[in-house]
Amino acid sequence: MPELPEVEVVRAGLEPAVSGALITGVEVFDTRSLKRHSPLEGRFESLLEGRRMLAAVRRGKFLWFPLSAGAAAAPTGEGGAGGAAPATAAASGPQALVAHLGMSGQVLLRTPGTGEEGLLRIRLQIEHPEHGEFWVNFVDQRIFGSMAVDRLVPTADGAAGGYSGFDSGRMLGDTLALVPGQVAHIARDPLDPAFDEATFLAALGRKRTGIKRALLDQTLVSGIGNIYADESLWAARVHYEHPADRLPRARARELLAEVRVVLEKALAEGGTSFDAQYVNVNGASGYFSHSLNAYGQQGKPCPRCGTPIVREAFMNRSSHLCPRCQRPFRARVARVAA
DNA sequence: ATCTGCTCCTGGCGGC
DNA sequence: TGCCGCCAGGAGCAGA
Repeated sequence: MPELPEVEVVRAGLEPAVSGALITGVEVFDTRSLKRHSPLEGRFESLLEGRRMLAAVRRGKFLWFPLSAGAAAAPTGEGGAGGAAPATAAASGPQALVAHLGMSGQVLLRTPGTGEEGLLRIRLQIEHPEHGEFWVNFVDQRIFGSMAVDRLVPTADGAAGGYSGFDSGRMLGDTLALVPGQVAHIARDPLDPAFDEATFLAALGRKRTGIKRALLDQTLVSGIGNIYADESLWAARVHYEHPADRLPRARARELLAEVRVVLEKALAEGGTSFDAQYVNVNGASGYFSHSLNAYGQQGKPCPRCGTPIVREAFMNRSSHLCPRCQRPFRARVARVAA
């Protein structure tokens, strides 16, 4: 549920404290939070200690922090049956600390010594040259989120790997047009200046699936989750099961425009929080939940037409829609067929 | 190849 | 009141 706006709130909050900060200590309290970390890369803690984070970058719902070159830690080659443990894996090229919040992850910036109420999985102790010492606490109730150290690879289009704020772009230097290997398959998000609208619309037009499924497909467009998919579809008056390949190009373009409006509005309001689960780096909640028109509004009147919003089962989760504004697609007999 | 649906995980809360 | 079971769902991957 942390979707693009919530993750961006976290990124922006971390940026000033972590950019240029030295990692002085790493504690992993639950190794399940390292499920995206490949042991071939080296030991997570060893890879981080003694290195600096150069910036805070985001693409869609993924966050990463490019690392200074520093001492490449020796890979913990144990368990290497056959002994082909590649010493090159850990030492090759630039790396980044990657974070994904999953469903319930939080990254909290704390004064050293502060206790943590939630389920603390990983703690980084950092020291910023100007701002001093902090604890970066990765809290995650459901452990769908994770942290990892991963190699950075060049972006396919040569553009910046993700959004890193105005100023930290400088600090990124030659790591600017790189993206973590495990994020490379994730599409750019609709707020990314390098987002290719024509390519997206063309790909959408080829998808033989429902439009909401397509919006949630992070390889097509990233950053959208269940909340903002429902909100965007409501705003564009599109039914969630409308076949993606049958949505006229102009309607698809309108939908994309609504996606951007919804994401930007949520971002401006600090993200959506229903409870203490979704918070910024200081633990405070956002206000967008007061602006929801469809998600979670079942039974309440549609703000546009007054018809009660309904909630329907969808992919082991739920969809919220106005049954009057968002009519199901019905294939019609082609009238102007060639 | 493309699409669908299962799985990971735990706390909160609705309902009986 | 107390407890059971449902619910939240991002993303990767297995299987169709």
